[in-house]
Amino acid sequence: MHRLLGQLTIKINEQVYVKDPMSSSVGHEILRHSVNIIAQEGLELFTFKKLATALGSTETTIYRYFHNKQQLMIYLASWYWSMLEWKVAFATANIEAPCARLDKALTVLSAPVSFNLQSDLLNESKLYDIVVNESFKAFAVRNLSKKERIGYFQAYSQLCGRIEELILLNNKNYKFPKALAATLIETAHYQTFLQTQLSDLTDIGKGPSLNSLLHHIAFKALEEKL
Amino acid sequence: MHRLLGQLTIKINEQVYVKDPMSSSVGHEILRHSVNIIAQEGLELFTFKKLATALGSTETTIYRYFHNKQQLMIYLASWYWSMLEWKVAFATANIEAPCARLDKALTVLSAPVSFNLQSDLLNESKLYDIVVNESFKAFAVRNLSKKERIGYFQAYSQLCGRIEELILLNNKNYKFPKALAATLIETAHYQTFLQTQLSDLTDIGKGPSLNSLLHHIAFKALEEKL
DNA sequence: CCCATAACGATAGCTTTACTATCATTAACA
DNA sequence: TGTTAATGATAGTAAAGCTATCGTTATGGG
Repeated sequence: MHRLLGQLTIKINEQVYVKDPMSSSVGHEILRHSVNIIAQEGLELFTFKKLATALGSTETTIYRYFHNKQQLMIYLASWYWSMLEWKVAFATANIEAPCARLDKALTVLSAPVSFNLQSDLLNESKLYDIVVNESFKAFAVRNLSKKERIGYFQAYSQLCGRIEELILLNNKNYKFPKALAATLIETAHYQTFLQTQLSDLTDIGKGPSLNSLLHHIAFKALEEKL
Repeated sequence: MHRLLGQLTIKINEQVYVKDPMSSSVGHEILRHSVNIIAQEGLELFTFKKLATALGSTETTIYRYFHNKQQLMIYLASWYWSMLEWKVAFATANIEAPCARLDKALTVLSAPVSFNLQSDLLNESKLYDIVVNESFKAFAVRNLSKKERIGYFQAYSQLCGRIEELILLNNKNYKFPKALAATLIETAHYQTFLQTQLSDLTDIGKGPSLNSLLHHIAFKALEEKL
């Protein structure tokens, strides 16, 4: 499985780049260094000039791949969501029982980095940090057209859709499948954010695990009325 | 009650401004116009220069009140969270039954604008839009000291704390009171965001109400084991 | 009525960021 | 060898973000 997944390349929606960074070695380097810099300094302090210097290249080259740093951040986030979707898919493959399937999916959401796929191209651990701490800053959707917005959120939507399916598999009459899916995904990330940034606002890390929280919310919500 | 609340002024943590905007009429105008501009154009396009022009004033004056636009945004968000806390407090006052108290609180979270307090100073409806759509962009916490961070999030923390209390009142042995509180608050806002920006990702607005979702998540989670 | 002080307005300027334009160089390859 | 695509190098513009300085106004105490 490790071998197989190592060859898997994630296809990112075309609206999230100017020129596909997967199509060249410079593109690969752009992604790799971006993750490092953003993980270290945050999205505000990250500039194309810094990235260019780290690359031994120039701003001009980077602008050939991405319109601006927000788009690059969205690319990274898209890549992350797609990867997460794959991890959910693989973790739930060949499992029959609906509750076991959902349970596995939630375990992936709770600690996505521990399920290793292709580790060479992008540092998944740093990418996870970025998405948890920085990605919402790029969700500055206000100035995007609806079309662009859909492009940007495609990967995220697909992950939501997959969780939604698992929810409906457990309770086909459930009234809030989409909302619960989004809540579980967001909670997984937000609670991680709180744990590191505002630890007084969460119980996670002081005994209860994130996984137990997600499991609890999901399965309590899905219980049929008695 | 309307009269009483009209006189209530919300005290904002000192770390969220340079000079208290509540202390002068120019300060009031700054807040009022900020809300209008941010609601209309978003936080990215909002600049102190624009604000100054709208005020018939200058950048210099605004810098005397706030270090930068992020701080101003945080001020507005703090104001919002404090207001929400008050609304929760008033909505649950003099109610005995724990479940009725929590229920009332969730109703406030679902539609905070419909509970009117002081409407003159800040346009609450616009402020709500801003917090839902823009505030997370100011949560660029990375470059803040822990001290500043605590200042910024004080109002938010207090609201979380109040919800947490209501949760424990319903089930004193509950394992995730903080996490559930944060989840309910975030879900209330995130689902509103989805409803307007990415409506395919939520059920809210297509039958089920936000209030019913929050109610469902909370009370299912709080059910004692059978 | 005058003076001290605080608040505000006006102007200028600096630095950095974000982005564009233009042209030179290299590598691949037919 | 000549063409093309990708990249590098250099330069420059516009705006944002922020600071400094100084003049003006208003206010209230003496």
